[in-house]
Amino acid sequence: MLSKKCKYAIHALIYLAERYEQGPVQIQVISEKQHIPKKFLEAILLELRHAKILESKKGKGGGYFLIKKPSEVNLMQVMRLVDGPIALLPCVSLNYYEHCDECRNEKTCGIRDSLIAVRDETLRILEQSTLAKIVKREKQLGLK
Amino acid sequence: MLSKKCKYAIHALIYLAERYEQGPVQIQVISEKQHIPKKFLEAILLELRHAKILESKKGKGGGYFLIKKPSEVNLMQVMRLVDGPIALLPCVSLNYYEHCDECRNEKTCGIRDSLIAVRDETLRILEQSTLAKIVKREKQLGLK
DNA sequence: CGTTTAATCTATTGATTTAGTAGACTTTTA
DNA sequence: TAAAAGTCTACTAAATCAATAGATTAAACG
Repeated sequence: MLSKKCKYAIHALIYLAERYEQGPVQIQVISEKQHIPKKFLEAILLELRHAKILESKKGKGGGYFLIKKPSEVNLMQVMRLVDGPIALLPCVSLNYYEHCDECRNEKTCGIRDSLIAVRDETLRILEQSTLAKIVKREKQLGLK
Repeated sequence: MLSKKCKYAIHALIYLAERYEQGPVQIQVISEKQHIPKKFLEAILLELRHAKILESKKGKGGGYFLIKKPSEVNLMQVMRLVDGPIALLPCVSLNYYEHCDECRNEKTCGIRDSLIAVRDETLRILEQSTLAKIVKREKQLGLK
């Protein structure tokens, strides 16, 4: 399951994607609108800034804003950044690979194949899920 | 990521699937062969017994054994049993559904669609991954 | 230049979950 | 009736998660 932190990150990013190229939005505002504890959100936005997804401006009129296009930010990136590996086992992770104590020899471990398949399908879907698509979808759903 | 408990459960089940219909296997033996802490394994096997996947026999010559066919036990069942929900959000979980604070209205939440797709693909693959297939695969891999 | 605004950094805390352990108890078999 | 093996209750240490507090820095504005 996604951590709360990751859910907060995604919702904050969607909020900022809806306001793409409309100037900075204060942490305070995102916090209130999306019901995210302000101090917690600060840390999350900072992380997204370090990952070059967001940029910030200090002082009056300051706040956070997207520096990547909404079509260039997807859930795969965000989840990896905030929660770490997407794979179900460290030994099938692409970005966070670790040798796995349990399966003695990786070559003959019968469960890896399945979990590699799960990983690939998951990544495929999450990579396609860009902020642009999500915002578009929300607008469509909201109109009904 | 899967918990250690879940990995232990899967490896213990594979071990028992390889010895299907060959009589009970002692906890001690599984523990040693699969490098799983004995006391921890006890609790895991008990859970699998309560779920009617395993049965046990006490006293001399006792131990644990599969009561379902290896072709009828799959990773979806085991992961759900041991680790709970497979979905990435409670509000897209089939077996552990919970209302989600973050997405104010589920109807218009733009990330649910993607996560439902991830869930469905994941379940499809895990459901196909039966103990029988895993054991077969390990034998094939081991021969090379 | 100084005040206000808003992000940044450092540190700490409480709750929950994970992983594992200890030891007494029960059942079965020989 | 003794040994073997699973069962049950309770506890604990460590890690992770979620959140908070407070001091600091940078920008804007008059």
